[in-house]
Amino acid sequence: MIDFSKLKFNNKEPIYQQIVDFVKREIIKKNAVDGDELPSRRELAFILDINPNTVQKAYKQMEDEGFIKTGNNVRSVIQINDEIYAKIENELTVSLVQDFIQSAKESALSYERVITLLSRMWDEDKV
Amino acid sequence: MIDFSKLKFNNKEPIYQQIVDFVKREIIKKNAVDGDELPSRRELAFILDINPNTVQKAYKQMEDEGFIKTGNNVRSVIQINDEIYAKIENELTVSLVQDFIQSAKESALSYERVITLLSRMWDEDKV
DNA sequence: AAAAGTGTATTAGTCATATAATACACTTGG
DNA sequence: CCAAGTGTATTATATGACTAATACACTTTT
Repeated sequence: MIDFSKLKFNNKEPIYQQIVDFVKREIIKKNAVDGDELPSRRELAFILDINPNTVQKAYKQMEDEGFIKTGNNVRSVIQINDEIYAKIENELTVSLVQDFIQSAKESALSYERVITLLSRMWDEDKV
Repeated sequence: MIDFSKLKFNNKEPIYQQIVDFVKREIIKKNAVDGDELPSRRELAFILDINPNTVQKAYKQMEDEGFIKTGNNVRSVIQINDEIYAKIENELTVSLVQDFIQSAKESALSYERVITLLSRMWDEDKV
């Protein structure tokens, strides 16, 4: 069971999007596996202190992206195969790095500079 | 003189914000230096095919952030000192790396994995 | 059967963004 | 001088994203 109490919202992205991303990361971390049950819409809304429709929007998107399945009057369930898993992992790693590289290049950052900054900043706890 | 024709909008961020970011990157790349003149509000609006008020909003923010100066009935001018320059550079480099590190950690990416991905993907032209 | 808990749908309201249309005060160039 | 070009300000409108409030149909449980 995913522990949604660990989910803290920022105000940069839509709430429903942060929920989707959180579940994806839990999947990648193996904190959520195939068959795991998600809280009901109303239940999660209560836990996160948000509107049930916001949760519904998140669940709907996860359903559309294909990694949860919702039966009739049954709580949604994580449903992933190798393909979906690979797609999510790619999104959270390769695409993340790709976007970063693009941004860095737009700011004319050199590869060496990036590596230097990364090695220096990775273990700083202020991040 | 900054070549605004190179500025292509995406639809993820507000237009006025993309203008501000574009100017900042031009400053970091030394394509824009202290004293350089910006187009007038109406002129840039025509160049970018957007509303003059949107340009005004961008210019107003750059003025507030302190790296352009607008006299009376005179076109705005880039005005940067070492402090401002460092602030912008920090924003476009250190903060960029910081955000990336945070995202990577949230996805449980290891430092080694990140370095590997970076070295492999940096020179790929599809980015 | 009734109550409670599901997912779902509809409608409304709020907010940021973008655009539009003007208006004003000021400087500059002819 | 005066027309044209500056920056600036105000008001209005439209749109999309997001959230909220409510209602509905269905199943399960008591």
